Amino acid sequence: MGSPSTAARVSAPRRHRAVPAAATRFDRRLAEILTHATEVFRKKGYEGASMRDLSRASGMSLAGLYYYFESKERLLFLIQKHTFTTIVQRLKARLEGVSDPETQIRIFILNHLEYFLANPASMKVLSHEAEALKNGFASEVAAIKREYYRICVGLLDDLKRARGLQFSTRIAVLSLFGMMNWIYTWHNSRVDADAEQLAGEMSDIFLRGVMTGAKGRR
Amino acid sequence: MGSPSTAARVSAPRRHRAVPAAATRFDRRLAEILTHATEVFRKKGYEGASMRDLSRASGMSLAGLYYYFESKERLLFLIQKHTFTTIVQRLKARLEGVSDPETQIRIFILNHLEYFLANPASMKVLSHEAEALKNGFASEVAAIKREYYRICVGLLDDLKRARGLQFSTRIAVLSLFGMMNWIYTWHNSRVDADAEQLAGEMSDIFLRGVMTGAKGRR
DNA sequence: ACTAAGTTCGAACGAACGTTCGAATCACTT
DNA sequence: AAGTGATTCGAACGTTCGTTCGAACTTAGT
Repeated sequence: MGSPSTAARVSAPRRHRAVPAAATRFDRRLAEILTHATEVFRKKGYEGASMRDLSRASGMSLAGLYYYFESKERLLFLIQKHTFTTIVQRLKARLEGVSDPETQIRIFILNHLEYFLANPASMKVLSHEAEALKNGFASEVAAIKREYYRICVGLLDDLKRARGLQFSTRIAVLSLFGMMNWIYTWHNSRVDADAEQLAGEMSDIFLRGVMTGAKGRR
Repeated sequence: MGSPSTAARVSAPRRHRAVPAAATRFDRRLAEILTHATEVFRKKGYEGASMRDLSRASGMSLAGLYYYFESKERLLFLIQKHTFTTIVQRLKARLEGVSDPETQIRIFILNHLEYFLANPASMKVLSHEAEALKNGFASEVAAIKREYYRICVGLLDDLKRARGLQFSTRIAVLSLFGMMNWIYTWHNSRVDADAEQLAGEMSDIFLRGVMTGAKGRR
């Protein structure tokens, strides 16, 4: 975690060392806090979690937290933005060089579920607290979400074209997101399969569902 | 709305007229409050909504609300229980006399989506606030959820048997629930199709997905 | 018209909320 | 060892929270 570090309070700690070795002390500590906060938000929800809960979980005083971010809302924003940015970035890397639409969609699903099961708290907070942010914070996350959505629409439209299929891309994409995101309500790592197998099963259901029957008329 | 009316405060108003004409004044007023509260919970979330918000929305004083229910948590419980009970009850009525597994599953999906789109606030509160209740309240709603889940598992197992299919029932059912319940995050009545058409498209994706390929080995 | 139960409300309770502030402590450089 | 900026914290701020209480009002049976 830890985006390139933005000013925290009135006097921003200067970021010396522009390139090398990655994180400053400030960024590392912020990332720790974000990790603990994510776990608390997962357990109690954004509204249900108090700053005192976050203080306890991260082992830092209530006032101390405000040295790292200026409000509870901005903290949620940092979590959501980092999570969403990372998943999109990994997806792009994985899609590079792949051209078959079906394979691309399988990669999309695998990427999503792998990240989901590797970071269940972050992904629950991203999925379940989607309406908690307001105004500027909300629209910045919404922009990433729209990009992610559009990528998936693109892949499905490619598939339709390549195979001459006919179905509503919108319904298909949103159904797929539903299948994938709902996982946070039921997945149990002691019972359920790992990401690869889960992605395989969901990909099978979805792709067969969308590719069987209903060829386009022309 | 309005379950058979349980005692509200210290001295329970007596329910005269055991059978006829349905609702007492108490029950009718409670149902009105529940409707307004559902809308507020939908908009602000359970934790985010204050009793003062509910008071404003229902046009009743803050103190007045407590004549009808003893806590905010019980209010959410009443909403979730009524919603879930109703949807299960309607499903059972619709499944009666139908024996073909595929048709039954299509009915299951149609019933779910029709209720979802006809009562979007109730269904969002049911889906999104599933973890908000504690202890006794939580387990009573969980029991209904389990029954609903088991019905769907039964239908899918019937389908598997009838067609000699092979897939994980658990993953299939939970994927289906994901597709259906995720709707509250995206459905826009000015853009999207009605319940019947939506149910048709989702049923097609899901049933083809689950019925195509992968016949069992024996 | 009287009564008794059903219904509503203003005002207040203590607790918990997010946030702020100035002082104390820490980690470095010199 | 002194000095400087980065980091941490106890204590408090004003606000809002869920809930309670007793008094008032309304409704309906007689």
